[in-house]
Amino acid sequence: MSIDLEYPDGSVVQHPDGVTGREVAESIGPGLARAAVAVKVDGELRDLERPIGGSGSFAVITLADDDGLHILRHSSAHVLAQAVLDLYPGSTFAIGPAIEDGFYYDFKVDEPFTPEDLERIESRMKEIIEEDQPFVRDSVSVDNALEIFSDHQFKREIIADVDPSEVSPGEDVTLYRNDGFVDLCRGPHLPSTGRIPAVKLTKTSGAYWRGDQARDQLQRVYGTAWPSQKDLEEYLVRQEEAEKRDHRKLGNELDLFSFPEELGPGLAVWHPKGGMLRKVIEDRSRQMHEKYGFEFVFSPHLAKADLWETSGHLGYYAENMYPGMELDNDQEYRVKPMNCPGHVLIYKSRARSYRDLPIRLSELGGVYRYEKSGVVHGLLRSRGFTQDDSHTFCTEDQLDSELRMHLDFVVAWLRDSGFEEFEADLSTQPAKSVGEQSRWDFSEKTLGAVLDSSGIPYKVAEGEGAFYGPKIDLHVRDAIGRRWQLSTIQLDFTLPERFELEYTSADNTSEQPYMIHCAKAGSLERYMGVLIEHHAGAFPAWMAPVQVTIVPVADRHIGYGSEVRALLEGRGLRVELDESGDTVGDKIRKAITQKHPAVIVVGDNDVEARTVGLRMYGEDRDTRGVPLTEAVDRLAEMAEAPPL
RNA sequence: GCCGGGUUAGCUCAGCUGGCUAGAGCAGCUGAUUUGUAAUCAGCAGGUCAUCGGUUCGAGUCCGAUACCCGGCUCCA
Repeated sequence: MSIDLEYPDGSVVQHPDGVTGREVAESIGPGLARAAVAVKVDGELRDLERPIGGSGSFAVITLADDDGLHILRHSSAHVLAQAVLDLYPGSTFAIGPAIEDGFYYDFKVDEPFTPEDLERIESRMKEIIEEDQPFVRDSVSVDNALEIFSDHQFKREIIADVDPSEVSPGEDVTLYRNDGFVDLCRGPHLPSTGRIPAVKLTKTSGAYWRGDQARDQLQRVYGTAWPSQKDLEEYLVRQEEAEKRDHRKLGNELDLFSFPEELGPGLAVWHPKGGMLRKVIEDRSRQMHEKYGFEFVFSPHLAKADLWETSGHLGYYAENMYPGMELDNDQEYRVKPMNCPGHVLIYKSRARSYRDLPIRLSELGGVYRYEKSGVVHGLLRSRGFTQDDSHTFCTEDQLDSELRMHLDFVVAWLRDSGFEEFEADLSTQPAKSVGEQSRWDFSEKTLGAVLDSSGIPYKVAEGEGAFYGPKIDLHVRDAIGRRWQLSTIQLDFTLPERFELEYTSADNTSEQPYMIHCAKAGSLERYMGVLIEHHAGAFPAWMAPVQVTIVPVADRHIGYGSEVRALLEGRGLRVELDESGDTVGDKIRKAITQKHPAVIVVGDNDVEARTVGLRMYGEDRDTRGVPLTEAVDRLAEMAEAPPL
């Protein structure tokens, strides 16, 4: 008896039945066998020591593979649990998966972990790794497993929840043992604990059992694990990089905005530099909306509670709305969390004909949402923000072209801001939904077709749509690879129904329009937060609040500096002239620290020859003696926004 | 909302186990310096140690509450 294994290079090699992954790896080469942590047979990962079940595709997994990293981190989580159970008698453990860049494990302990605990646990983990304990796979019956984990309530709950139809007979529950430690686990694992090259615990936090607020609050320990100490260090450097980009830190350093305690959590004030950035973004938004055929409307920040009753917000969204205020004749008013009802009322302000459609209404609308106290996070999650919102009303026939236009628009918008990588989610009808089925079907089909022809990679998120309609969400990757959800294009079947929107068709019948919500940036404030992090505060010149700083070498050059400034301002540039008594080096340093795109230095030679010294952000050398007219042209070109 | 950590000058941070008038750098102000590409020198000023309450002979330091911030969880129709 023998089996045929197809290697990644396409060759097919015969092996005896019952051969293990390790034996196959050894047959290929001793180096590979040493690096191997698991094997993948027909897409299924298996421990190295397990016999390979049968013929099929075969690959050796090492720590260089994503699968290998996942196994490394999963095994690290086991060692973490082992260390905690060792050090804290009476503690019990819940779940501990591998996550991006690391792993975590949830525990129930008497006292929450302190930073010192973390050090203790990490030391114990290193001892376990030092001892190089083999991970041994085992499988037992459900009853047997319940017995083994008699002291561990969460494990028992997991076992009890296992769907018997999903496990093959005789392998009811798989376990992994190393030394005295045993955990419930599907595997696979590293051959032994000694195969963890670099591990570090990073933080602790609270977490609910099964993510349910009503259940036990557990202590979560996060860690990270890498194929080498060097990889770990690089990861830590990357973390530091990300910290340096933190928009809250840069917002303060570049004097863009602040969150004064007096205002209340999640409420920002924009300082002049941030205000200029906002103005640039808002102007751009309005130009783009105009280009794509949107009209501008305005709606108030307050409206009668009845309106929110009709729209359904008080039914579905009240938790996130500020409490009502009683005004004239006990009339209750609410602060708006969304712009849609206002725009709907504009649609309803007169009878509409099919000839009027599509109607595209847009507004940079300020909204207020009551975010729970623990979730506010700088500009990325605040309680007051501005949506670059639009609502489009159209006929069924127009839906395809409207959706195409909306998608083109958001992609152009994101590209102009400096994002290059996009991914989309197409979220479809959830289990509980409202609206006619035919509308759901038609809209989902249309959204899919629009995405297909856009060339944007996307995945279908089955059942992830809102109850009122399917949607496309657009994600971007930032400069350091993080994924942000920004734009959204959503169909809404409930508002036209609730507000009884209609138009008269060519056949003189009354029809309900399709309604498309679309936010390009989402929240402008959040968008600016993301931009700050993406560009690390060094904005593209067209966005930068200050585009050029002029540094006179000595006071006698201020006159010429003013002349240069006037020329640049005449070309629409935002310019600062540094008239302080600081040294040239200091003035340049200040401009660079503030990440201004260009610095101009003017001294005696320049006044004489009508030239300037030019230094661009990010370049550590300067060009002297650039003719003034040429410099002005170059800077004006630099500061040009992308073509509309 | 929940768990944990934090809050000392405008900013970044020292301040040991409770013990004289709470320190530094940067920023600010004043003066000198007039400088050619990432920090000129000197002086001055600046803090109810988040707030309120408690323990103590004595609290920045210990305890409690509140506010706000941070990391997660939950939430984000």
